[in-house]
Amino acid sequence: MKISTKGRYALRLMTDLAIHKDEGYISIKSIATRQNISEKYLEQIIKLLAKENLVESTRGAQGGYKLTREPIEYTVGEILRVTEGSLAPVACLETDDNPCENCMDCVTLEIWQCVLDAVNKVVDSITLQYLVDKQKEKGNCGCC
Amino acid sequence: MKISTKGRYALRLMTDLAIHKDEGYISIKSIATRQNISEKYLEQIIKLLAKENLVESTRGAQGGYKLTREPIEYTVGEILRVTEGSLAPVACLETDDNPCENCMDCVTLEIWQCVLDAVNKVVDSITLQYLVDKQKEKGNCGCC
DNA sequence: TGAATTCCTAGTAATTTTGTAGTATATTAT
DNA sequence: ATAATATACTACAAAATTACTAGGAATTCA
Repeated sequence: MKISTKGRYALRLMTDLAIHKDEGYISIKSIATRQNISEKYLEQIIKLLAKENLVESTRGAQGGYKLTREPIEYTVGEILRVTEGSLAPVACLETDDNPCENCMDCVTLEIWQCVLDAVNKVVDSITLQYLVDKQKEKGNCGCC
Repeated sequence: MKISTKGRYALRLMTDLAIHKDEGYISIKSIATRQNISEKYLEQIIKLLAKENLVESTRGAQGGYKLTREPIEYTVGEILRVTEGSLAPVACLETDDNPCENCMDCVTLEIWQCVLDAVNKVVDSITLQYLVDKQKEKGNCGCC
């Protein structure tokens, strides 16, 4: 039941962009340096966020990325779902189409649905702005 | 954020033992056949449950496993934690000792703690007896 | 034009998950 | 006693996923 580095890096990445939101476009390189994360790996993660329009970009010199909305308009859940794929504990709950026709009527699916709902409820109640505010007080260890 | 087959198999395994709880010791072989799961893999999973005294065993002919308590006395959470290790979304929340001394004061740890609490609350509220009852009505697809 | 930067595709190393295989040990029925 | 049936234990291996790495094309700005 682990969150992968993708999701965790995405949170740090988005928080970093939020903190520097008034400095125009921010390059991957500068984020990678500040957050001590591989540039190339960050590039792949931010691509996922860009595809879903959570961030926008321009190329070339002075190019980079920036948020498309205000930090308070993002939830942690949204960021995690874009990068992790889904927070569902089983594949059957992943998308619209269920791979197994029986499991609609399955005992355990019901449990996993409750788990998913509970997780979503938590992460959807926390905004990116909250992360920014807390980060300024507390910092971020980088390991979780 | 997936539950592994270990956890899912463990739930089916325990439900199977609960359903056959009045038939003495149940062999891995018969469970494996009914549940269509590898015998040798089940053996490893049930070993985890035995180590924590969720089931007991005897060897030899007519041997096998049985529950140590009544089905209503087990929670799904307990079974999952024994087999999955922990339901924590990050390693920092895993055990007693935190690998990183900074993360006690870290923004995101707070989020992961809330997620963990929410997940535990759900799975700890469901008993094995509930699974048995529902299974008799609904069945189990085996895929989730 | 040249430096900086994203965009895109592919490959690869490391880790975790999901099993298999084989043998030793214990128990029961005959 | 012996044969059959099971668990107990250890080690190995295949498959899948995660976590990067590499290189070059396209774009933008000074």
